[in-house]
Amino acid sequence: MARCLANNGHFFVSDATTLTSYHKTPIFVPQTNAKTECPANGIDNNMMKPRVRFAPSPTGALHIGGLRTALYNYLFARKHGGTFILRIEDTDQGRYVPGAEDYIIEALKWTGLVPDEGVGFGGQNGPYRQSDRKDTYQQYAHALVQSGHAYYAFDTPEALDAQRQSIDNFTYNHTTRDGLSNSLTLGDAASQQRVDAGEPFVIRLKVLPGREIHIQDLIRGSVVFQSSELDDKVLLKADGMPTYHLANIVDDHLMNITHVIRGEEWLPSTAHHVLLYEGFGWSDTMPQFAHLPLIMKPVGNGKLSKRDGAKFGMPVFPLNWKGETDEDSFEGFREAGFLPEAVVNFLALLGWHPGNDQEIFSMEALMEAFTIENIGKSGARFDFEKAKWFNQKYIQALDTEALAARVRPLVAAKGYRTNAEYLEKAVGLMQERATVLPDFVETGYYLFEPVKSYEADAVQKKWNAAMAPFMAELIQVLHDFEPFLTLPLEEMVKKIMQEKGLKPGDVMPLLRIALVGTMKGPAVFDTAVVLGRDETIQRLQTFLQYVVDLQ
RNA sequence: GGUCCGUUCGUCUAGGGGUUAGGACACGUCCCUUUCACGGAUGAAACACGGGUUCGAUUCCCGUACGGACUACCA
Repeated sequence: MARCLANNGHFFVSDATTLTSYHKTPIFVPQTNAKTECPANGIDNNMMKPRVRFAPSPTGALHIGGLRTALYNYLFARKHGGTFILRIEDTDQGRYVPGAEDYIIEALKWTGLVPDEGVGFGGQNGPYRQSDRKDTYQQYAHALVQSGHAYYAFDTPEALDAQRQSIDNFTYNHTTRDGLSNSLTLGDAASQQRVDAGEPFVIRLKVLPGREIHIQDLIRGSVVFQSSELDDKVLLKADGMPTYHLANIVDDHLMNITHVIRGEEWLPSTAHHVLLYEGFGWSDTMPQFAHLPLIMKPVGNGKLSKRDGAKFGMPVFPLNWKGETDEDSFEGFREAGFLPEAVVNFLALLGWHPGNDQEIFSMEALMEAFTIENIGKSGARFDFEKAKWFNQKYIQALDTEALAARVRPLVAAKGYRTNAEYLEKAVGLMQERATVLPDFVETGYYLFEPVKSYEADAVQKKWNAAMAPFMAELIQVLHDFEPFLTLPLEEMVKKIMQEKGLKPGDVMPLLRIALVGTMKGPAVFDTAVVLGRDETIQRLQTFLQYVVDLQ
């Protein structure tokens, strides 16, 4: 079938010709008849560089599932030295949300998925914003009417709603279009008259019944649809804008897209898309399809939605999004303290596997390892615990200096004043204990400001009046103890301990509480060293005062 | 309802006609550590069901069940 030939034929068509010739004479591109085997993996050696696109709709924040789609497109392009394009699908004027486009671009940049072409990135195949291509779609839509693959329809949305109300399972298709108000029933002349008179109309795809439409999906294999089951999809809306179906085919063709990698939700309408390629005479250059499994809710029922973030207490967006209302505002992975490398790694493995046991992948490693064959078929639950694990891994693996640089903004936001040297030491102390960036200034706040409170249980359990002399002596010794380093400090404390007949279990917990207020945290003497002599003494004195007051 | 897609430990998944069904997250236990974490070891934990095909099916085929997506002048 022609589909299998898609990428082969595609590259031999001069699309520069396509673009220019279309303006002179309508549409139909000369076909090539290059025929080769259908490559199983969607790519073969003779093939020119793939061109893929990420085509989000600017209706709000970019969902994490969309980001994964972008990732897979990006990886596929990079792996094969191809081109990754960002196209903004803003054909629904009613759903346009200001700021969404910027958000999408920022999210892509944050995760390192920088497009080669697209809105905000330049390129020779623009414009890349569909609202800027309105005229193009109109011409193609009308041409499709001319060639008999589409028709004008005058039924209003209200009229169709009424049909749906009164007739069970009503659809606009080959069984119902004869009873509706369109150019097939009214005749060309009458229809043209209504169009010319400025009457609102849409253009619908004319789906002929009685044939099978075969799709060779790169992930799912062969999928077959019966054309009689398909409805006459609207291609051009009454406002003159195209629907997704028309716009994506026209643009993918004009932009020389070779592989359409998109969410599974598009699989059912792919049959229509194939029909459109046929209608335009572009079958030989039709891109190959790969329909990605969906990302599901943590509980399993249904695909992950934007509300699930609040519901399950986790981010489902890359960046914070400030909507009109709190309900419409969402936390991002970035703001939750995730490293973009970790988010990318996590997302890559949500629906794709490398074929071995490797879990940690840099972007470069992903580019190398990624293949469409290794994308799974079934939906994957969104596992926030796993996301945190990846983040922890990346925090641990990061060079402490580099990590400190990422923590610095959080420290500054808290109003803490530190120097680079101290920050790095403090970060180093907490590095193995952090899963997200805010842990450094929240769990580890005591490295930047005095202890706020002492764990009452621990104090009560470990403190007794006999400890006071020990603490007093320790404070005294500390004043001129040299060198103020982990091991010497430890030796010194042990010595005093022994002199007083105390055991580590009596002493260490108290020192810990005195220094950080809690029983958890980095090693006591390491903490003392980072805090420094003065602060250590200060905290011991404060604590001693606190327990004395308690008595 | 219709169309299409899917189904291996709780989760992400590897595997694939004959395996002790492997790894990772999470969980349990132990070690390291007088804390927490990291790290190490270890344990529990899965082929949805029913028919075929076959000497043999978790693997191939067909059903069923269950799950999901789509079914707009939204993408």
